[in-house]
Amino acid sequence: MPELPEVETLCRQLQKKICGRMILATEIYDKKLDGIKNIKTGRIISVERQGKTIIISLDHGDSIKIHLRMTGRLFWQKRSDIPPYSRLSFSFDDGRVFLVDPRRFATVKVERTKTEKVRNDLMTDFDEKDFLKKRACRKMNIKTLLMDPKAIAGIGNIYACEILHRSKISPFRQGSALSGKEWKKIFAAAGRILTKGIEKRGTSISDWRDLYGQKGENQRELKVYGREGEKCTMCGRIICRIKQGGRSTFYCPACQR
DNA sequence: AGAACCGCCTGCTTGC
DNA sequence: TGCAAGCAGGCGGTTC
Repeated sequence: MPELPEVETLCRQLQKKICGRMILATEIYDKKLDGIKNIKTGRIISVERQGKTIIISLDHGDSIKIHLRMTGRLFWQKRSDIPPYSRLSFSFDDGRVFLVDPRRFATVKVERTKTEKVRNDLMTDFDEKDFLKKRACRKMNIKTLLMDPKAIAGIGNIYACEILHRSKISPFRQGSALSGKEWKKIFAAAGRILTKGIEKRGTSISDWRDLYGQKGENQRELKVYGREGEKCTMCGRIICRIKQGGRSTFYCPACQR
């Protein structure tokens, strides 16, 4: 599933491919997305990422906000045929960008471009003081807290598990019970893991592919996610899988305290 | 206010 | 082999 590094990978590819160019037409193949059929054609002036949302800003002042959720993908294609599970396409003079999404969770919104800052994206703009004051004090377990998109944008299940393993912090700990030192460890681990994820062009553990259908390489870097029953690379104990808030958490019960 | 739970979706895996 | 049930989960919304 696309998380911050995957969306960043797509964003960089989109910047190269479509920034500065005209969207000639928009086609909608899924009734669920009919709400945006009044989208105006225009020239793309920027492609940015905010958390897991891709923001495509047009010269007439509207922005297209795409969230891929679970199985959404963006796919560049020169040919005119429509790939399976296509929900939407943007046409350019030499090809099209398709939103492909088997599960239909992806969302697309059109809004007037805003410049306000949210400041909850770890890799671009993060207000650490504000986070520690308003979010870190919650009683929610740290794993679920890391995945709260209002607290921190862009971290999903895979990277939350990896960050906690690298920080050696148990996923059961409450946010409010962590020391300042432990939070520092989490921020440092998050920075390294997300940077590595971007360098490796995302984690292709299930069906993630980039704009050109290429797999990422970061699945080889994963230490706990998807490794239930395998030995921990740090201590050799067996990695466990449990459920938190309805989602799988993978962790090492020996390393993570 | 915050924590917990629900609904949206459908391809894939598992069990009989 | 074939079919039904169960599972996967980001996140906005609802409920308590």
